[in-house]
Amino acid sequence: MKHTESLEAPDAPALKPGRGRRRAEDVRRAVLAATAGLLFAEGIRNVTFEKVAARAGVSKMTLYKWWTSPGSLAFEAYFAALEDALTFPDTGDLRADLTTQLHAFIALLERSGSVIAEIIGAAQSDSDLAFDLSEQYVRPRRRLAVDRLSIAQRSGQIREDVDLETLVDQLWGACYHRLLMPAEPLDAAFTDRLIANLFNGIDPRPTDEGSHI
Amino acid sequence: MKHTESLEAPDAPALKPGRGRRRAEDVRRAVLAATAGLLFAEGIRNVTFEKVAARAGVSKMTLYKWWTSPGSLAFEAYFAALEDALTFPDTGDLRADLTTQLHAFIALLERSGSVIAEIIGAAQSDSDLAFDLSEQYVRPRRRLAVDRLSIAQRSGQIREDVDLETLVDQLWGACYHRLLMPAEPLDAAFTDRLIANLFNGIDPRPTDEGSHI
Amino acid sequence: MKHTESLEAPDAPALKPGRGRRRAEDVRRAVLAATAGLLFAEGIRNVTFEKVAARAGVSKMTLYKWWTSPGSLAFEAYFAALEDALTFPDTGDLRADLTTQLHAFIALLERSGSVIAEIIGAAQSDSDLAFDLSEQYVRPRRRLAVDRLSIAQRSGQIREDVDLETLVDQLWGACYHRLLMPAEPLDAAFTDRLIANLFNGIDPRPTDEGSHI
Amino acid sequence: MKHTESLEAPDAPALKPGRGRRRAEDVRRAVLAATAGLLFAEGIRNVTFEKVAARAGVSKMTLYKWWTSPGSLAFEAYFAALEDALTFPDTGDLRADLTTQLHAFIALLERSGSVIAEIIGAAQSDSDLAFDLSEQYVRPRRRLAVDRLSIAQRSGQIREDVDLETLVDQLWGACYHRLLMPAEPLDAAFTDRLIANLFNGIDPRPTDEGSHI
DNA sequence: CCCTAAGCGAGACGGTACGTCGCGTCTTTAC
DNA sequence: GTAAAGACGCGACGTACCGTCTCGCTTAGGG
Repeated sequence: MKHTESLEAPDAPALKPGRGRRRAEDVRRAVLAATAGLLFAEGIRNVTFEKVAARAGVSKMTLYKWWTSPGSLAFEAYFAALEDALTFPDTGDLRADLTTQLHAFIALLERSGSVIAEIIGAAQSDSDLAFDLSEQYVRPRRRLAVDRLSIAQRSGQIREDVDLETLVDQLWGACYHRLLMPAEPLDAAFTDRLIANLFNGIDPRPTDEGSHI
Repeated sequence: MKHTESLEAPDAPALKPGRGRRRAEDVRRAVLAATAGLLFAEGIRNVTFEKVAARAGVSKMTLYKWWTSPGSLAFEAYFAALEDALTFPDTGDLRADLTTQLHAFIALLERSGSVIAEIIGAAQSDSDLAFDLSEQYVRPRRRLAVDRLSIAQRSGQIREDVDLETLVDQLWGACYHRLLMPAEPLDAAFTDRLIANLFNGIDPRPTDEGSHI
Repeated sequence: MKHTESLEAPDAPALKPGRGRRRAEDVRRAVLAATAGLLFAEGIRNVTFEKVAARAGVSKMTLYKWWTSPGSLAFEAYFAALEDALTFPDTGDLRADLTTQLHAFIALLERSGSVIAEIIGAAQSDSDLAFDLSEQYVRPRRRLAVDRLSIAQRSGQIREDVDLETLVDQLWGACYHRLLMPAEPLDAAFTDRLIANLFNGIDPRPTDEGSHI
Repeated sequence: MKHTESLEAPDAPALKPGRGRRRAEDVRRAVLAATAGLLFAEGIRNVTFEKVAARAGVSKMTLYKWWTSPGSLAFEAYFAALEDALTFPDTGDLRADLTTQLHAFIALLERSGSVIAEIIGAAQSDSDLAFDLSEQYVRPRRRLAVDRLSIAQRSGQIREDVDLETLVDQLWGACYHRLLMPAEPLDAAFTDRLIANLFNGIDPRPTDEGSHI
């Protein structure tokens, strides 16, 4: 999608109230539907402006006008289709909430992990997609997680000197690692071990207050 | 590369001693050199059989004969060019050795991180490349790490109940996360925090022996 | 142009006395100017409603309203720009007058022959343009010529049994032949030979009164 | 067609006996057949690389490789389809032979005049086609005619001072004029009048030996 | 020492996708 | 009210790459 439009408010016009004809919303929906169909059935390699145009009964020009690359289109279609609102629970017990959230995350990846993986993969050589992915997926989600962790830190459930951003990489990042570079199983038990390692530490003779830093 | 050939022994002929002309080793070298040139200069999207053939003065047929996809070719060329033997130090002090190794890893990523990222990205929708990547990159490196961690665990530097594979995802996996889904800086200080979090734990009131598991 | 408007009176409004009348004439001039610019600079292939609209600051709808095809528009713009009134002299001496007229014609073709050629060429597969061309160019000019020849025939300067329309094709038509299917030079000397051939005949032993017919 | 290949000898390879695969002759035939089909059924405007490729089951790249423009392709297909060898009779009687030839020419134009007209029209803004048309149609045919006229001139059937090239424009050129800029009928009687005007002259009081020149 | 078979260059070819341009229609808003 | 601005389907343009397929040159064995 063009960067002027946000994923969170896809109905927000963000168009100058100039004279010409307005963007047809049904066209947008048809495109996203066709794209999602291709994406889930045949993979992101087959999400091609040519095929989407043919399936949606839409002109290629229209696609080029509103989306910068097939990857960007696939990305937007993915979220329009799933609307995977990963809410973050807050029961007061951080460890329990993390467990809940990571289990839900694993469940999501089981359903559509390969599609997410393909989108992240495509972003590695599609800077437009990389931008969208960062702004509308990576950063918002990190923010949600850091916010929850921040509350826990303030209430004394996480040590003061722990960098919360780093923690995100050691929980969700570890999951993405197993998704993108598969070798070991990616399941709920794995996330439990991630949490345990961090809460308990791995050192049998814990030092006082991280003297190594 | 075709799976019948191993990366480790690229000079092994493995050809039936039939009559005809032998495989020209200089052809292979020219191809890998041309590929590496394209890969580092223009990204994996421009590593194309057509361009490689033109640059290396080689027929497309030859490429199809020896490599299954442009991605596989790029992958092989990357390692032929870098030969990035990430040795694992063993001074007896695990935490020091991990720090050393991760700092070296970060330094490597600073040089060629974008190329690695592109290769991993391409593997998400190229199963041939995914296979090669798994067999010749992901698994061997995990094995090296787990071996070193195993020694440490046996010598009492890691608690008995810690799963070492999980640890790999929380150290190197966290780095790959920042590489592939960039949002926060990926530097040596980050790896120090990764280590600290795991060695010290994040809980200000550590429980006894991971009662949550 | 739409057939309701005449070439001969391009300044005649012929517009309904509605409100926007004066403005419409501005638009027409801007369009014709932009079209002529494109036509002479880039050839008739680049006279496109899209480009004319952009250059003239005019909506495409306006163009479609007043002209049936880019070819028709180019045709009208050509004459609006040149106003090449080919007057026919009548000094009483037919042969001298024909020489004068054909020399002037050649001079005109030297200036804008390629544009005329392109317009005639386009008319071969644009029936709207073909209609306009016939009604507003071919037939009027033939009529002018035949009228002058008719006077000469009545005054005994052309044999009674000569078909004047045929003569037009052997004078001006021969010139168009060299314009449209170039092989030999198209110059004043050529037109002199055209005239001489017809006035003198080519037969060294002229028959009596065209017995072959 | 590319200028390296001649129309007269379409089977002449004219290809360097280099190493690669040879040009498939059946592909060429399929293309020309499909093109001719389109050309005669729908006009030259519908001879499009896209449609020809689809009809002939041929890749667009192949068309671009061997033909410079749709117009050039149409031109070659026209002659491959018609092979309209306009032979020039020589019975010794020039006037009779010209009549025979021009009647045959008119008959040809009745069949495929509109296609020829479209090709000549397209050549006005397609310099590649213009080149082919000149080299393989206009000039060879002028040469045939001039050759026949030359024989007649040497045998005393045409006055010494008559320029034969000019004569061509006044006979066949006049016919093309009526074809391309239609206003009066183009039939056998017209060609008879063309001949009569030139043989008899139009002047009721013929001057001695073209004194005007 | 030649003969034979494989390796390999060159490159034609059918596809599919790319990104752009023009046509003709339709809609919305501003002057 | 008219016409600008412009979205849109359609179809053609010309290019790039993919994967397959001949050719014919080159080069090593084996006879």
